[in-house]
Amino acid sequence: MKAFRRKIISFYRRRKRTFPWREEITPYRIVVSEIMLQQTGVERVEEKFEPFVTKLPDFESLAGAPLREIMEAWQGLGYNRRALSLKRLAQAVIERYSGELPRDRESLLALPGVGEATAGAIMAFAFNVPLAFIETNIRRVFIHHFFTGCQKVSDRQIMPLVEAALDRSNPRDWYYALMDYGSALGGTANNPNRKSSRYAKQAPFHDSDRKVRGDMIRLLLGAGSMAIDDIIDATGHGADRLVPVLCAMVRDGLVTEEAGRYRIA
DNA sequence: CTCCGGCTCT
DNA sequence: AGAGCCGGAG
Repeated sequence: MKAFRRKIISFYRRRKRTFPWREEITPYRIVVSEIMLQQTGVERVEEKFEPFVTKLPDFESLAGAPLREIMEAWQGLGYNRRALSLKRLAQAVIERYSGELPRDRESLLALPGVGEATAGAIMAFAFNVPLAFIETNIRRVFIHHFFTGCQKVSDRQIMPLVEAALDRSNPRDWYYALMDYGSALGGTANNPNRKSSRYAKQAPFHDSDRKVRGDMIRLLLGAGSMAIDDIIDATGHGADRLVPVLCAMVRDGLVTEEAGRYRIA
């Protein structure tokens, strides 16, 4: 474990990455960056982050902003439900905690869009409090170093090692270092995460519901509100294809319907 | 065409 | 436990 830690630290000294959310650290900036980073690569988050927090600089402005405004700032990041989660998270922080992000794992987990990985990252990066957690970069590092030649490695197997390696006096820098190292491993031809039990081949994107939903968000952001037949004309999708997807988006709270017209909620 | 990513709901 | 959710890069 000592050699492992030395390896990570030495890599970090040479190759540490700088990001806007590492340069100026506030709980709000950490929350926004972590939600963005959940399913989006850092390159794209880097472009969107500053414009987003400039337009919506704190929990209060985010909680009060119309969803359409938040979605406009979110465009290009994908998985638009996260933008809605982020607004609901901000509302919860205002209502439950009078605008101050709570500093404990349980309260963070109770916020919309926050699971184990995000709660652990927020505790480390916003508050420098040590919790063991696993996300994709961390998973890569541990599989690469400890599970060479293994297949179907589960997070349950990895977690005790994360726990043992954790620098409890400075978890923020330790996790920066782990993630920078893991990210570098990801760039190599053989991604260690293919040896994770979570690895799965994904369905094609073309003609998926995911694509239709993305098209719909873009269309409605541009148009304001639209009747169903105009949506059918504009997208070229038939009603059979469109209506179930649109219903799901209404159910998710992304879209609302009023007098036969649909718009961003 | 294949690839990446954590949370939510079932 | 497993499926669904996005957009951009290779």
